[in-house]
Amino acid sequence: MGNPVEDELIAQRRTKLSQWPEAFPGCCPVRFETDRSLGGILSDHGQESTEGLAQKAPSVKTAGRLLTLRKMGKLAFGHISEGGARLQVLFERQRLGEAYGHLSLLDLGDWIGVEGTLFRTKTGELTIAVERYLPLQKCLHPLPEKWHGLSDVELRYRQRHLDLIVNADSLPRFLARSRMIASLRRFMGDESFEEVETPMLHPIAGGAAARPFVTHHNALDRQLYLRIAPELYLKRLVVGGLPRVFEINRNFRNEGIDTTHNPEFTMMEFYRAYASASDLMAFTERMLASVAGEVLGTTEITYQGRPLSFAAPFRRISLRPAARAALAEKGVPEGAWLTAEGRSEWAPKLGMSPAKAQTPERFLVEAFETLIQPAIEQPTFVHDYPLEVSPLSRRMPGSKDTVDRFELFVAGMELANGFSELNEPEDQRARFREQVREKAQGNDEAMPYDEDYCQALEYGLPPTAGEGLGIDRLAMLLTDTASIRDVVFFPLLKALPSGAGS
RNA sequence: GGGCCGUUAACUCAGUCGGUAGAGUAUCUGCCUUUUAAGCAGAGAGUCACUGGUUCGAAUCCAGUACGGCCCA
Repeated sequence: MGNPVEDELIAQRRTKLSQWPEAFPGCCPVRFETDRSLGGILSDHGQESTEGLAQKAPSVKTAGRLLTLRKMGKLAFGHISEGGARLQVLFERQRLGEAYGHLSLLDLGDWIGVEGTLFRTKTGELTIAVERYLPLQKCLHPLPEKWHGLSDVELRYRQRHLDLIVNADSLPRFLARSRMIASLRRFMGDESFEEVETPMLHPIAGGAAARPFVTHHNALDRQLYLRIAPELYLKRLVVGGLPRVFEINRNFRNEGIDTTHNPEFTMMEFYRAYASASDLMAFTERMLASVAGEVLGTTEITYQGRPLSFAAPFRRISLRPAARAALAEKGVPEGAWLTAEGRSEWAPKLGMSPAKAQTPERFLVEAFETLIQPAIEQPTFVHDYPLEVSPLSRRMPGSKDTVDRFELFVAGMELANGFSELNEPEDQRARFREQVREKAQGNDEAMPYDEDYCQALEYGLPPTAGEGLGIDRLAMLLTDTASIRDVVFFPLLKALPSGAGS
């Protein structure tokens, strides 16, 4: 605000608005009854022939935002738009009389209701020949350019409404995300999973390795955390007798922001009693094929120019052998990572973070994440995780140091993480103690000790497998979107300098 | 945290070798009954992101800051 030019444009629009009550009795009504949406008109009559329409002359009453207007003397064509649908409207002086002249009181962006009959123009475009129209609300700001749209990414994120109004690919992408989530819910419902909601304000931020946001409850005078995962609460529900539960909601991690990370992100987490991690791998294959099929009509998709297939089965690789092979390929002698000297020698050479590679097992995990993960294109399950990096996972039968856990990677991104749940309370206590020890040694992602959770486990968690699926990333994949900021309506951005912007 | 790039009219963008600013869209005025990036004629519209420096003179060169993007850690 405060810009002279924009103020002038806004002032013009305000002046026109002030003339509305006289020109349009009943304008800006509290309600406007349409008989169909623009999308409904297009699906009802979009295929109908010129002759068919001329015979029936269907009358419609609908509404939308006026996006273009081409005036030609005694006749004007425009387009109105709503919910991603767009329909041409024709205003004729002969038909509208005085109201035709009042078109000059409309601006691009105004909401209008229109009544008229459908026909096809000479060029075959479905069009409403308007008999009556009524302004519903003024748009006080000039809209971005009709041809290029709004290409300033910062403005698109800060003023998403503008992006949705003028960029033709924006709304369909979010609608696809919405259909994707609806499809997931349907799938889970069909599989007899119960949807639940667990707390987002946690006294202890557990269930994942991440740094939390800290907040404070005034009346209780108590420090709380925004949850980093719903995991420990969902498993309490399984203890309580809900054998199949899921939750689709937000998690918050106080970490960096990039094209695959937003500080708040949506995850679907689900738990299935009597099942193991390998059951969930098969389940995930079915789920993703089903969702891709419902949203896109196919399991074969293109992501950023590369083909991806969500057809089962997905590739499966074992973490440690894969990491060893990748290390051997880089010329790292077998076992060099078993000593601290070897690790600190090789980690930097391989572009790995030395801080994250401080034990032999962590070295292998870090090697996997650095050397292999970025190159994984097709959906791939990586399994056999070290116990050391999996404090909530159950051991593989007969193994001391390997847990029954997998992660799913697609296009270099971690899409899901699942495992057979550790259900031995004493073992869980020991694992938490180890986490506390790590935290004391400076690992700020190590988990806090959660005794309430351990006590819940003492009532008996049946054998259970659980999984978290990244919803934003799945939306990226299914909508061929490179940045998480384009599948989240309002991604977190830095604050503008005070006084700038509106 | 590091590197590179961007920021000029409401929007999309030009701006040469340093000489105080240009186009299209949108807006305003006029003409126009099947257009669709309608067309034709005319008009108005600028804190060149911000701060400082170099210079007779800076949108332009230099430094810093802010915000954004991409890549790396």
